[in-house]
Amino acid sequence: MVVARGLLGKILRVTRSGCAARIVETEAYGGELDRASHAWGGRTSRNESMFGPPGTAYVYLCYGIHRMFNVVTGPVGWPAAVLIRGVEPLEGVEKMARRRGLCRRNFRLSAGPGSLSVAMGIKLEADRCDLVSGSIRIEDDMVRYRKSQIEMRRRVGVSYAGPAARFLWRFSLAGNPWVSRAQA
DNA sequence: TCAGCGATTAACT
DNA sequence: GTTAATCGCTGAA
Repeated sequence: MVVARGLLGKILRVTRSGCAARIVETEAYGGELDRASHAWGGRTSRNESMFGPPGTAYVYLCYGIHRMFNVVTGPVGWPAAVLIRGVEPLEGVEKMARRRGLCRRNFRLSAGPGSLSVAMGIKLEADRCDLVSGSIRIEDDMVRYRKSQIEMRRRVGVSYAGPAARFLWRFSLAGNPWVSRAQA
């Protein structure tokens, strides 16, 4: 959870596609207590990488079409990850727009977990990738945000999770247009 | 081998 | 705000 907030403002760089973007929206998925997490119900081959060491990637294909990019945060054996839901394009914007087939100024270019993965060129092979020295990495440019600039909301698309669905584990930068459209 | 499912998205009322 | 589309992966037979 703390990590999720700390990831806001960090730079996500995909060396392979020559793209970089600032993370503006994240969502935390924490461990075995969180029914919304993929890890709920035990360890399977699908969420295996979620149990891995922190600082690695967990990429998962959802609905057969959308790739979700997560950052594993928990220690080995403890399944915790942060889903990147929105980024603000910094470099390689032309490529992103072309991949998405949209105008470069369109805010939908990289808002939303599925969309941003397409835009950034994140592929399933990136699963388990080392985010410090791998082809996809997180960079810290020392930008920090005040508490008042960070919004906390309920998570999206996990209403089936019962009580866990009410956790305020979704973080975003207030007023940033690249944050995916707000939902109740 | 096969039926079921989903951390979404886009289009429509 | 609501609803349908969509397809590779998961888990059990």
